[in-house]
Amino acid sequence: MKEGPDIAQIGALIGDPARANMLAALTGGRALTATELAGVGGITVQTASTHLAKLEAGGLLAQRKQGRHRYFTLADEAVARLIESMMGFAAGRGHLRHQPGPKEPALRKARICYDHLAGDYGVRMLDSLIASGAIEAVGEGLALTEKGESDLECIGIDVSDLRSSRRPLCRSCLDWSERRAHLAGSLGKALLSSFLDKGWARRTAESRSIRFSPEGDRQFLKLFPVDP
Amino acid sequence: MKEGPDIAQIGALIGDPARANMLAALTGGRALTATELAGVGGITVQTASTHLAKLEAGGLLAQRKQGRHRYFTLADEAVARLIESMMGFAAGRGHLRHQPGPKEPALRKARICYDHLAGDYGVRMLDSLIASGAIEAVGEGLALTEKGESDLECIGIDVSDLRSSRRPLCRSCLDWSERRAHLAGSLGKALLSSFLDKGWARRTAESRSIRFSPEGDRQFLKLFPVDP
DNA sequence: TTCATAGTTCGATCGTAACCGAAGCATCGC
DNA sequence: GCGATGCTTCGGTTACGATCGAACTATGAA
Repeated sequence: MKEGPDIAQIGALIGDPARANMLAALTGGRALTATELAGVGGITVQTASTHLAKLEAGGLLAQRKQGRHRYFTLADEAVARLIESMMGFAAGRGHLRHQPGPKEPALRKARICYDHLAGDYGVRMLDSLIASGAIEAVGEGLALTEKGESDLECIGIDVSDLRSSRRPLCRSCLDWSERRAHLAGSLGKALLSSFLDKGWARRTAESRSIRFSPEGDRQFLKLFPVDP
Repeated sequence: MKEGPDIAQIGALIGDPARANMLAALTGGRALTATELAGVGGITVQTASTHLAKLEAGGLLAQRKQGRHRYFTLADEAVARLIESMMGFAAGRGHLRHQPGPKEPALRKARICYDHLAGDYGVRMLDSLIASGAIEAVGEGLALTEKGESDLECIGIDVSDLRSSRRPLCRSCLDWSERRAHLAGSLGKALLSSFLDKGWARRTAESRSIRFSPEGDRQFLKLFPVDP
């Protein structure tokens, strides 16, 4: 008894529905204000404030003051991975929300996961990259091949630039909706950024979902085909 | 709001100290009775019973009746991974227990993580396997090389037998005490089993720690050297 | 300065869940 | 059959924490 680190603390932090909703919303990657987070939690600002203070004290959240606003983000990528992995686990056990709601299908199709693409499109992209030989799946990990490096340079991704960062280039991240892996890491981030830059897709206002334009949709599906 | 799977439920399940202690104890891999779990949780059997019922309803635990005993185990390896990953996260944030206690050093040296070796010795073993070229680290994943396969056959591990199982051969598992990876998967399990079979080490009664005999210690350190 | 907006702190209320004693089943050994 | 052990269910108590109204601080706009 009393062995090891205290998982009860962080479990309790995530265990409150209001806090869980806020954390899930912040998995969208963008910084949100206390008032916005109160909205997603379905509570008043006062209550949200105490929740946010607790989450920050627990090391899950970081805070940035800007004028009279306070922007909250997840403390780092480790928190995002923890949340997504818990989502994957929960989805596997059938711990789903009671009302699927109208936004569900859009979320399942394409959504943002911290800073990269997830959902059906995210899984398709990784599948296609593996099928074309751009990425190799070794064990549980992912590795970019030489072919992949040149392929990506063609569509405007500066791989050598990405390599210079300390962050791993390829990471696989388990998708809660698809129950399959999609591409995370700095490469995953760069790819999503390029889609947004090219105007193929854009982030929606209050949700984690990503909306592809008709043209962007065509380009994406052409660039990442699924073999028959 | 109301997006995705419900992480609050499992967060709340893990969020209670008594339940967290029971789950951590069960990460030791062996099945425990309700009374034993009440002990590790520091609560009476009645209370433990309700906790265990909740954990089982939540899909975290499985139960097996045997005579008048009820043996509880983690539902599957996914639960074990979730718990260990939360431990790693918690350790990284400094969410440590208040009293380190006398058993801490033993736990840090060598302990069981579901069914494989973790702690200092677990990390050393993987490091050594990689240094000798038996295992390759590719991206985040691990892959057994041909050399590794023959090396392992020499010490009595039937790799082809392990391959026939559906479970992945090599997995990397993040260690909460060392903050580095150790070897999981069916190969990790087989290696630990062989140590126990050879009498190099044995599991302790009430703890997750593993005790090496003086002779076993020498053999282990010889078999898995760290290069200078 | 004054007003408005964003956020925190205080105080009090309220619900829920953890907890244990006691009673109730089930299984084993005899 | 009997008592002993392992565990669950019931009932009632208690304590903690989530919640919000109201008051307070800070920044920005006019």
